[in-house]
Amino acid sequence: MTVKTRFAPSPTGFLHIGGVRTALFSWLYARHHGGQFVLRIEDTDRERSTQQAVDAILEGMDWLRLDYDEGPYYQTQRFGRYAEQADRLLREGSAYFCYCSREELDQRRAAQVARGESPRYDGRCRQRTGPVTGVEPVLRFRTPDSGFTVVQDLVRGRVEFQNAELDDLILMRSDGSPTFHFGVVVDDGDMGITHVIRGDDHLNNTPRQMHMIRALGYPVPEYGHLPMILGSDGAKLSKRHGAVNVLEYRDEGFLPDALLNYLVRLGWAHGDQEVFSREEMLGFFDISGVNASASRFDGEKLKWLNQQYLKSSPPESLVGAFETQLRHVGLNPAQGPASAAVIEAYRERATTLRELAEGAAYLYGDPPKVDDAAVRKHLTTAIGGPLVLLARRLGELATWTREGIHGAMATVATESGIGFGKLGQPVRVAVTGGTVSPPIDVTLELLGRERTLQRLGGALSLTGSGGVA
RNA sequence: GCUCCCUUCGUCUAGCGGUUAGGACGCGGCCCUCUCAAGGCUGAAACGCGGGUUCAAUUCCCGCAGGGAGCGCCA
Repeated sequence: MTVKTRFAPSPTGFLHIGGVRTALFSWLYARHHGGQFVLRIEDTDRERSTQQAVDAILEGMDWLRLDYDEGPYYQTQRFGRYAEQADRLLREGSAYFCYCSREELDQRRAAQVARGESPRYDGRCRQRTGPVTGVEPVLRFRTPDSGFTVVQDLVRGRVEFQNAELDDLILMRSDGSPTFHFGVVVDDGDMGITHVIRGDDHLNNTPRQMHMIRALGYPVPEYGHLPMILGSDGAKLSKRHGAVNVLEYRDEGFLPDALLNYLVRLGWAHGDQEVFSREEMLGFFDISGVNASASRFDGEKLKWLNQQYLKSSPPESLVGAFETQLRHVGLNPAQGPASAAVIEAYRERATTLRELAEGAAYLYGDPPKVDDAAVRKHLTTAIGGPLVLLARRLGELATWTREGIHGAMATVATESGIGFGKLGQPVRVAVTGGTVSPPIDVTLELLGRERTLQRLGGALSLTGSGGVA
């Protein structure tokens, strides 16, 4: 049997971390087993579904390179099929019309809760023989009253439910549209889904869906219910607690593989390994190794992983995303050194491409942003002489290379009777405006001779020792 | 309220009857060092509680507590 899984988000909001993790595990399972992966948009709730959300989901999947073999399917385009299957269940006696109004149902539920009972539909329309005039009915599924249903879950193991606990859920709304449960079941059946991998908020829904699947004559798929991802504070992921659009991670300079790598380690491990290439993920992933407990989202670890990816990726492969970040912080890539060289010099100092762009800002604009405290501390009167000397030496260099720069600085330091560090830091402040940058020779090399001399000259006026000789 | 699920360092996890309970992030220290990082070494830090089963329980079983999910003409 060929494995076929699906990711079935509803476009009522953006694609967030929890959804991505579900999609990832489903995708991994299919790919690991050489199977197929389907994307299905569950947009039966026309009130809350938006095209914007659909676009965000597709863009997110694309950015993460979670490729699908079929779809995207849209449930709103399959209404005819749901009606067809609903008719069949009605004819076969597995479903019946219910004429209870929403108000009546609400009242009964409230009364049941008040009495300390479980709120559930009482099945009163099961015996109804004729229609109620003026009322558009809903179609309900006739759930068995006795016996039990076993979900043999890929991550939870055996979970047993008493059928008597389940009430008759609605298949078709009074406006003729299918409910989530019915759409899922018909679609999974029609699309030949063999393994349903989804969030564990659906575990309780599973026995009902299994009943429907059997009534429709489809083979019952295997189920794997994934634990939730909680916010860093342990609360459910919500808009207030980190449930942001996954595309925001892209916009902040995270790499898609790093995000996937972080997510795959939430609830799953392969020994002590932390960093997985896509190939390793696919090769090692096994749903039977997935944890049953919820885990928290830790942004610090994501950043660490992102830096690991920043450091191990070929700089050229990051150029496009890096230049997007430069523009985002208002810098023009054309006004600085080659992007690959900047990435190379800075990736050990940044956890995201955004940070990288911000850290390298002095390479792009004149004059650089200046840290006054650093200037006061390092650009002293005493350093004026050595800086003048250095400017001259740098001006005389035959070629502008880090080796040559380093040599010039070492010579000036020696001649001035100061340590390399006593010269290096003032130079750094002079050319970058701050106290943090890559090794000073690399920094100057990136900056270029013209800008270096220009900024050295500008700094001299701040030391109070006059201009360049 | 009822049903179902979950429980190892602060966090992510390894463990699948006998381990000095391992790794990673974060945190502290040291080394390296022109700054910041990166890197190396190192330290502190965990089996929720109570019963069983067993020669032996972090591990298996049952309670309890705590956390979570479901109980919609939402998905």
